[in-house]
Amino acid sequence: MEKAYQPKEVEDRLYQFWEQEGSFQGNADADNPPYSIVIPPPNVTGVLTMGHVLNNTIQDILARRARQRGFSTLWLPGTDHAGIATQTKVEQQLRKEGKNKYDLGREGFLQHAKEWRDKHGGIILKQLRKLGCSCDWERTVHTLDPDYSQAVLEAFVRLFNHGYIYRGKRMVNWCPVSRTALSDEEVIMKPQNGKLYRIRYELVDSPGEYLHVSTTRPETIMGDVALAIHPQDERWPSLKGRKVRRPLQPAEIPIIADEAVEKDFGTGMLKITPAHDPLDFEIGKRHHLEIIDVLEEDGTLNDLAGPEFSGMDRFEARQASVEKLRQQGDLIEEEDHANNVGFSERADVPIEPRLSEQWFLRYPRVEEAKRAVSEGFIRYFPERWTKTYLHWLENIQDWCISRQLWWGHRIPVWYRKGEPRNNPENWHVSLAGPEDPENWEQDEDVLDTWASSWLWPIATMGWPNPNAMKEQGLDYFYPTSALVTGPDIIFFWVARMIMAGLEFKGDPVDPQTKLSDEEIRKRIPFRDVYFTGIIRDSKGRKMSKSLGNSPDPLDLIEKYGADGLRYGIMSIAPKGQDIRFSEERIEQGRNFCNKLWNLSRFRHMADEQPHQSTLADILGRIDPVHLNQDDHAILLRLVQTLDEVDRLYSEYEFNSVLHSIYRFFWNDLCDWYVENSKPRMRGGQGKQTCLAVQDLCLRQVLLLLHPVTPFITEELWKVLGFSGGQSIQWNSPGTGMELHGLLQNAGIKPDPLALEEMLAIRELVTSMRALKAERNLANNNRVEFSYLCEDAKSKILDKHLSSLLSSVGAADLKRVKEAPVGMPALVTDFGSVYLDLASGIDIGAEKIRLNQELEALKKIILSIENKLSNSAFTEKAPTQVVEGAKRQLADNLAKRKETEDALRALS
RNA sequence: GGACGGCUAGCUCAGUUGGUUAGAGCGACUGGUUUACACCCAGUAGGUCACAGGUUCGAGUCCUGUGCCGUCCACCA
Repeated sequence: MEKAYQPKEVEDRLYQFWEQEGSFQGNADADNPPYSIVIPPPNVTGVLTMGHVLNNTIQDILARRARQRGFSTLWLPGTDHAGIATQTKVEQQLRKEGKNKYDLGREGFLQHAKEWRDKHGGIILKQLRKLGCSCDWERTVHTLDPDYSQAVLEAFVRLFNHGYIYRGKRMVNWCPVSRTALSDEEVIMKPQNGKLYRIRYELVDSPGEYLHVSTTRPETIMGDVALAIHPQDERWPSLKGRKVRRPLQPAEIPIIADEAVEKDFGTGMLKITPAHDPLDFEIGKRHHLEIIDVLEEDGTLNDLAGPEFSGMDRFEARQASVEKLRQQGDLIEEEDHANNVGFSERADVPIEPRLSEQWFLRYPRVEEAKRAVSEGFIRYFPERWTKTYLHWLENIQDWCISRQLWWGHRIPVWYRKGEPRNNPENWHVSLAGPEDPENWEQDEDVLDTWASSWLWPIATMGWPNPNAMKEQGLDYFYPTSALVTGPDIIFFWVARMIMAGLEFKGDPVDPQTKLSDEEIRKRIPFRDVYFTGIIRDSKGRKMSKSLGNSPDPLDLIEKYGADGLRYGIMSIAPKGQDIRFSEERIEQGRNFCNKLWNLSRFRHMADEQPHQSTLADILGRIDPVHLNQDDHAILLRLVQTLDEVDRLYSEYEFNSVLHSIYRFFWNDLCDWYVENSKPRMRGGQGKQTCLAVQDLCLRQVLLLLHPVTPFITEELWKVLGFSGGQSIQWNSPGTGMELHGLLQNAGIKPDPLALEEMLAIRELVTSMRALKAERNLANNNRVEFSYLCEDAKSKILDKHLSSLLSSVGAADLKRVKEAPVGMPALVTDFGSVYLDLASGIDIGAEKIRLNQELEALKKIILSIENKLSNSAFTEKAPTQVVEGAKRQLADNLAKRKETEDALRALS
């Protein structure tokens, strides 16, 4: 074996081995219980980020652990076509070539985009293999695959037939750069420092008299159709029904009263521009006002804005209109104003509220979706996200699902040629299209990407084709066991998947019929949802390409190994908390792997001939007669650790899982058990038993770690002969209870007292080491010690004497009857230990140190005495707490006496 | 404006229903090649648990309020 672990020699080889063995295949026909996860499909043209590393490592841990425990496991991978994002990229690239999408035409553009996708796409799936992800690659799905596309359209048609989908001219969020409508969820509110302009409007029937109105958007004044005041605003008793003159594109517009106007904001008077503001649109509808749309789809002003502004960009027009108003004397005031402006998530420009014909979805199964989570059929980890989820559902708005793009699933609606499109009688909605296509034209728009990915858990497994569903095991694997994703897409994706599952899985149910709880259980797409944190850099900033603070995971794999990266990232991922990334943690992951490698190497070297060591072999090699207290203690800790890890996994406490394994492996096994084993390993009766106990611990550690660090554990599994010809993947660490049972059957009965003894002995060893270290005595300087203690404790100490001497690096530890004179001392729970020094101790310094200890003890004693003399405490506190305090007082009193003795002995 | 999360050692974080003297890793410092590992070992220092009240025999933990950081939601022009 190499002196240090070399991940590169291992990782590709083992990954290939697993794939060749077909380890990752999810088989629906197995006799085992199912465990399934669908991957949150990454953007097909994306590359691996640290966020993906975190997310997919967690999924891999869950999948591998399930495989170990005998579940028939499917981790289903795939990619998303990412409508706007991909189309934007392709268009950008076309622009570099001096072309645009209209040059190519719809078909040509799609062809081009597909080629581009196939060339640049799918990189991320290769990167996931590098990370060790155990996806069933043969089942990789892309949202634009023919079968998947059929599912998306089928869902549309079904929803349409059930009356959930309608077409309407409504206010939508319009992105002038992508030139498409967006859903509310794709709009990000950003605080902006803008201006609030106060404009005057002249009263028509009273020239020279003006009303003042505040606005942040003077460029839309030409679209004003009214001014509005609050009906109860006593400041303007007689305004209603009168008219004012619009200062740009002059026209007479009425003054109306509407409840929606805030009396206390600005001047209390609102200009109404129904075409360019959602609130104004609503008010306009209530008052049957005209709609004057002065903006084009690219954000420039049109002829309705007047010749001076026509063709001007909206921001340019803002300046120009302010200038014009100023010249006319209509601009009264201009002040700085902070407000929130909606930005397009993708194009990062302010969106325009815009009136347009779009397809909308009234969400199906909203009530059931609430119940699914509030009743715990679906469990959220951390649980607090349920509140966010429910709040969104309470206030749910219809979903604008049409996008003015080409890259995506084209809406399966045809219109009769030459007839008005807004009349449903001229619509044809189906998968196959009309029988006389020459008389129809298909809707030009595509569906929102999320209107395809919300079907992910069912459409990746053959839905709605009954044969495909059977073949791909939908009924077997569904509901999937766990979903791992970021809370940022709880509305985009998680909530919608739940509603899609409830609506589409199983037999169709008409909209009026509510689903029973039993039916909800069957239809939900997943049982547990684990929300990861967001990975931030060491300064707490979000990782982003523009900041350049996002490390390339592949570089990290190159440097520290995939296992090191996985261990590192998982060890710093507290449940649901954001994660501060630091490369040092990844380095620690690598160091951990190396430690594991070296303990294995040590074990390997102890036996010249590596043998096959199945669990039964190992247990058979343990002779109960030769078990000492160390053995008992480590076996107990092993049993404890197995249980602890199980419990922590059930709560998705991954970093605690690692911490628990770390403590057992590093602190208990390496630092204590193996160190204490060294004398026994030199030979003698206990050797074989000792090695077998090591084997058992090491074997279980490998099994526990395998989900987290799959490569190194598989390699060591073979090197150490644990495999019995079988991959580690198919072996479970089992529970603590199971192991305990196996030990009992083998005649091994771990002594519960051994652990307590061990801990006390450890404390003693630490004190003795400290006595040496403080005097700069090298570890291997075999000095002598004396100790003072009670008989009972002396007995325990005798049992451990030899390993204790070797751990400390001591030549002897003699029991004495009274405090030896002139020696440095430390007082422990076990009694007082004295370091035997021939000469040269600094009596003054020793006195100072002991006096400090004494002071600390006195303080503690005082506080316990106060507590115990307080009758309220002794009466009200539980007896065990009071007893504990009494014992504590006795211990500390004893320590005080010994410290005083030690002090006296110094003088 | 509303909701949620965080504030514990220099840094990153544990601390499970209130109950011994608040822990770990990293970093710092001191010493160390004893038959695995310097990607290691041994040891030392380092904390008014954000702040102010309250409940309690007892509060890092529960309640109220405040501050700072972060996230999400929301039609004040």
